[in-house]
Amino acid sequence: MSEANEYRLVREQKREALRALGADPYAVRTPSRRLTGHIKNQFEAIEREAKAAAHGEAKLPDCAIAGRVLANRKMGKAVFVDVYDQTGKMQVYINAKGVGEAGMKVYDQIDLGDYVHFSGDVQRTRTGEVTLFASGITFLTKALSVPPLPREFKDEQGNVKHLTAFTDPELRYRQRYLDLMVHHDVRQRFELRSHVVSALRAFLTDKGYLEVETPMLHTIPGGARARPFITHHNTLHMNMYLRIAPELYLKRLLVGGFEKVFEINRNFRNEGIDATHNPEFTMMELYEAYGDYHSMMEITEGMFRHAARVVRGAERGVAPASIQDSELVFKWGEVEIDLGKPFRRAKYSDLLREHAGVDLHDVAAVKAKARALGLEVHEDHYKLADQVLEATAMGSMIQPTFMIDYPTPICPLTKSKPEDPRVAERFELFINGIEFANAFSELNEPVEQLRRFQEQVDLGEKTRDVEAPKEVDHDYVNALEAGMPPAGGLGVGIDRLCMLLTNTHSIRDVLLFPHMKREHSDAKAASMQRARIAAETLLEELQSPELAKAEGIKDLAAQIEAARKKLG
RNA sequence: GGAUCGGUAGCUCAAUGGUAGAGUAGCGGCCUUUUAAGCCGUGGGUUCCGGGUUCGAGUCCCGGCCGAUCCA
Repeated sequence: MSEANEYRLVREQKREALRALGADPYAVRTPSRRLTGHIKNQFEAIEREAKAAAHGEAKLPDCAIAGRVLANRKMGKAVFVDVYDQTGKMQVYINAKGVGEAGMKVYDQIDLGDYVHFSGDVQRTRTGEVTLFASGITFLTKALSVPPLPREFKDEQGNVKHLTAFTDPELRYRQRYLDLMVHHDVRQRFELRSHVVSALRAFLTDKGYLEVETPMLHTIPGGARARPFITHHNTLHMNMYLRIAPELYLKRLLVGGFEKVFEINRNFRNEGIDATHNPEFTMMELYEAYGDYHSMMEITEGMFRHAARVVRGAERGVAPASIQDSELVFKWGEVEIDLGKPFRRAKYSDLLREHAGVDLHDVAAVKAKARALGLEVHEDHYKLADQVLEATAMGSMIQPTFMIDYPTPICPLTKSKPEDPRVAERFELFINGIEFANAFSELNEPVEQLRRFQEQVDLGEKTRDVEAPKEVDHDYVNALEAGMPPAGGLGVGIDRLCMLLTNTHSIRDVLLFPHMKREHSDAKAASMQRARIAAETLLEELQSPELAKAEGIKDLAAQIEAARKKLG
């Protein structure tokens, strides 16, 4: 991309021409300016007051704007450019009478994509567009590459049409800066995402929850079933793991005396990438002392409704509080999701009976059904039942549904129901068949928790399950020994919530920078590079003082050194 | 992991196995209220990468890279 092409050469020449004119192509300071949207609002207010909305009748003097030039219409000795800032577009009229011959020379060096500051009076043109008539021009920043433009125009009938540009999804993800620059709706979507996250924060803070930050680097990954990313701390000589969930740390805070806490941040799971999975994703987790899964259902519903109201308000340009519950219907692809009505609650075992026709605890029936569905049958009864449920019932959960009361064996961190130890007080929220939230009455019995942890580790070792925990977090058990109050806990997938609220169907559309594979023309070279880095890490580790004097280490290090050299 | 589709000029796309083109953007010229401005002229290519078949490959075959969608 960086090789000198015709476009780049032209721009480099203009950059030098600017220097020759005494203008800095990468200006350090920007003269004062205002947002175009604010200027337009003020101008329109003046018009209303003067009852003048035609060309030349109203004037807002001495304005200044700065932004990126994304259109340049030359009309002989006069010129119109469109300048974009955060609030949108403003047209600027430039001629020698306004900016002088020297100003026109600066104008001549402007390419699409450059940043420029303009000052002057704001008036309507003959065609009715609010326009800044430039009397001053200050060059701010040269763009050396061409923005992939344009994308929108009006035809003769005044219909807005789209000229497609920069449509390759791969490039849009890899070069999101261009996608955002070119596609206004994409930028809006991410503004909306930011509003959603702020709204969730405000919602929880208002309810007395304290936002906290717990470690992203864990020494024992826990709190979820997932393969972690492994990383290495050099001076501590130890492996660390990017967290797969903040759960166990947040509950330690309940032990410490915090009663309502939440955290919104990234989790990392070393798994495949698809339309609903990114290796790092944003999770909101909250814990409430003296709560249980019932209180978690209440807060989940309230939170979803609040976020929905904020989005709807933003869409309509009105205060969220003025939005009625009945207005909270969101189109999501083929379906319409009603976030205004109370969420349905359905028992796990009832759904299994209804859609698969089997009793949850009937081992033979579940196995038979699994076989009939063509699932891979294994001995883990409740896991199998879960797969049967997933294969049969998900399609029925289009509208928001709390699936409640899971079988205890698949809920290692959840309290069982007092009246039935086989059933755990857990729910997952499903919308359109996709999991949005997961919550439970938190298990706080240290002995039972230790037993379940150990069972998970043992089972994982036996079945060589890569997602199973490899190690018991004894410190967490220790924390429970100090006493954790009864509590409800909840996790909400923020990316998925944003997908629903912005009517998008790939997680990549709500992530600013979704992860993509690096492009390699040579797969072998890429593998060699990875192997070399691994060898270097291992070598460094073998040189640690703890190992340096151990028997055979020197030979081993020598062999690895030789291997590393072979790898280039 | 499997199936299908895709990768050609800055962008959007064409091109029966036969000189890689168009629109737009760029560059030059005309035009002082245009807005997809207009008119005239003109330059621009590692056809994702590597092999093969062929007199000749963007096109056919094999391998690879990257992505999209669906499935598991």
